[in-house]
Amino acid sequence: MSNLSISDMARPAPPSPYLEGLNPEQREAVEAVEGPVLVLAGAGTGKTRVLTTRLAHILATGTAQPWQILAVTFTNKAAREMKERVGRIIGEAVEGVPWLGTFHSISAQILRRHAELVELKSNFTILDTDDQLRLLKQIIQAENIDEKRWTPRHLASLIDGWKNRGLLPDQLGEEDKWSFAEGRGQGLYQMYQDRLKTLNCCDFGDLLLHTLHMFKDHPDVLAEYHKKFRYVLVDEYQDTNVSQYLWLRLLAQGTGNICCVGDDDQSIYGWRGAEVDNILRFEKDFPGAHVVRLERNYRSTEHILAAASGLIAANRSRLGKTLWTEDSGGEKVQVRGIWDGEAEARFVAEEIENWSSKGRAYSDSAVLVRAAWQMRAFEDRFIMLGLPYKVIGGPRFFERAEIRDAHAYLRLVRSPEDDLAFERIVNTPKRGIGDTSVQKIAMTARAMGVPMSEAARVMVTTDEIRGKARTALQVFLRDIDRWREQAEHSRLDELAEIVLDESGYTAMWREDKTPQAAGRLENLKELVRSMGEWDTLEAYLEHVALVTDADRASDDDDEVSLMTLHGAKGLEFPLVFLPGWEETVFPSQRSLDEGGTRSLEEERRLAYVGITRARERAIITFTANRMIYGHWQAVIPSRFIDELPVDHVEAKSETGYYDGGPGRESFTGTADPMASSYSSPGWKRYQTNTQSGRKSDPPTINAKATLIESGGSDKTGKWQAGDRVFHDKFGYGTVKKADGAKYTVKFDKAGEKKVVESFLRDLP
DNA sequence: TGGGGGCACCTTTTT
DNA sequence: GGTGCCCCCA
Repeated sequence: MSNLSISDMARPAPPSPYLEGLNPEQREAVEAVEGPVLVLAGAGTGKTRVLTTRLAHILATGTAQPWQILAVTFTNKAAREMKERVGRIIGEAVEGVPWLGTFHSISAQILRRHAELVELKSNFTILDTDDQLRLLKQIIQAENIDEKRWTPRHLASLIDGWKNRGLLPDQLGEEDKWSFAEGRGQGLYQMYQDRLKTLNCCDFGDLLLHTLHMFKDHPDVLAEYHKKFRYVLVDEYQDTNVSQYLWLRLLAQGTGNICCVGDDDQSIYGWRGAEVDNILRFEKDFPGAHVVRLERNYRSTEHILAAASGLIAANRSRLGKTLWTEDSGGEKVQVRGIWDGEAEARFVAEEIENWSSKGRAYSDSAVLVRAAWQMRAFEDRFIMLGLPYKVIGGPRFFERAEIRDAHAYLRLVRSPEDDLAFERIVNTPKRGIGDTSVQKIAMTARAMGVPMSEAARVMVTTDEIRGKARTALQVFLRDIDRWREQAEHSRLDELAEIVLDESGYTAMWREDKTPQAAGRLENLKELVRSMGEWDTLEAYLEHVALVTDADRASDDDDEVSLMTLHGAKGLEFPLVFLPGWEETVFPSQRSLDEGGTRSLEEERRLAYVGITRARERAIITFTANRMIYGHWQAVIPSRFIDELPVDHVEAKSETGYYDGGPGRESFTGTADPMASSYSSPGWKRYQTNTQSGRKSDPPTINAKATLIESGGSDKTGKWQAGDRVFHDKFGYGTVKKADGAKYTVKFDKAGEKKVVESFLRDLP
């Protein structure tokens, strides 16, 4: 890569048409190119636009060349979006920005060039969480530690935490050293790191940690990058952890031209090591920093913005911004108290149907929940109604067992020393090579200091493994060799297909008669298809290691989006539902138990992120009864509801919390949830009923049925057998028997033969 | 070696 | 409630 001469740098800036339409603050954020800059960009203030325009501006004015800019994002999606938008602004002239990517992908790029400096080979493998856990489990077992008391998962999260803070095993503080298995945490961490080196592997945390320490230990290499990166841009700065912060600081030391964009009010990844402090301290860390506040919101109505602002004002550790909009008026934020989770799902679905019947698109609406388990009730309801929806950020494609198995086969074909891959698939499908045999292979491999596949090769010639296992192992090794040869002259997707077929892996799922098997086969097909886009196995595996499939979601379909609040960051919808605003659910009790006030503030930021996703309409709901882990619990409204500014909220409750008893009286204004709940007769009644483990019936019967299609002859009068009806609670059904005002109806709901004996008709 | 039953667990998760 | 994991038994 060539360097830029001084004369290039001094070239005067040509006029920039792309600056048109920016407001004064946005423009300032774009044009303040030199020195440290912090852009505090509130929700909906055009953050992405500023970021991309800034990058384009630097390029278009000739201030720097594409390869001299380091632009870091957190997600691949954000990186891709930025690339596209920059390309659109400055046209085809620029062949992309090579150092635009996520912290992890850029670190991986850098690390592969200097792998030997951290005792790795440049073709190191990036481990996923699954591999990581299995490795830790092995280490814990080998150390004879009670793995029930000290779980691999626990150790993994500790190690993750240390890596997030940029700490190597020998840098742990006293407290950390003692935090696992009576002071063995440090030793285990060291063993894990050693093992990774032997296996030529990195976990996610290592990508940053190794790069960071490589820079620290090799100033000459760092200097090289100082020369290379003239401008540093960082997105979502509020979500950086210590290790990323140090990484950035080191790189920015060169020119001092670092621009961080973020919003302290939207920092929601504290539990992953993100430090809001990084953004709160920016001006101290980068003396002379220029701070630009983007406060004009282009997304939401006045009421929505005011409700969100009022809520977030309850947080103490924040820099403080005053968002405003010219979009005055609009609807107030709605708050609804509902009997239980089922009714809540019914309510939301009904609102969406109303919305749709006014000619609005399903894809304009989203349901944002605190935790993934809350999605089920909505999915059930949507499926029953045939309402189109998609779950965003659900079970991940690349984390599915069948995809990992397939990857393990390919990894082993690529590198015989990949023990983790070997262990994973040596007996998948079942070949009769059981745990005992695998243990033997592992022990021999350790003793000989060679990879397991090597050890296995030796062992099939000796008597250590006998009978069926031995033959199976021989066949397996021969297969691997054959595929490795095959890999030389096959396209990637062909190779994958051959390996999956010949290994019997596809057959294994074809013979599996469980309902999930079909989906797994489908996924494998999809995998083979997607591999057609890649030239080398290396490139493909790197891609899947660093990319999650959040980017795979298509947004063309007209579907309601269902996702967690975390998943909703950066998105916006005209209509947003925020269900489950109850103490213990949101704010999450667990989060509060662990992190106290800090966590409460983060939960509040999550609420803030939720409300600010809405453009036109935000609807918050809470229930009186919530099924949690199979138990009914009486719950009280979230404290966040009471923190919403009264003037911007319109509230109604049918649960009796606020109005003192069952009924439908509405309430307005705020109330102390504890006082009003506990003193309310309604509350007491529900609580008693709930304690027995079963909730009582709703205070009002909210279910009714309507005729939707006449199967009988009489279309206007009474229902006939064969008529199709829609019932508020049970969905679609068919009338089986009609006898005066009594009807027997069978409902369609899959797997259920629910019969409601009689109910009143409600015909239009 | 592998399948079935009992049992503990249960947030969020851009990489 | 439901899933994944472990242990025990055939």
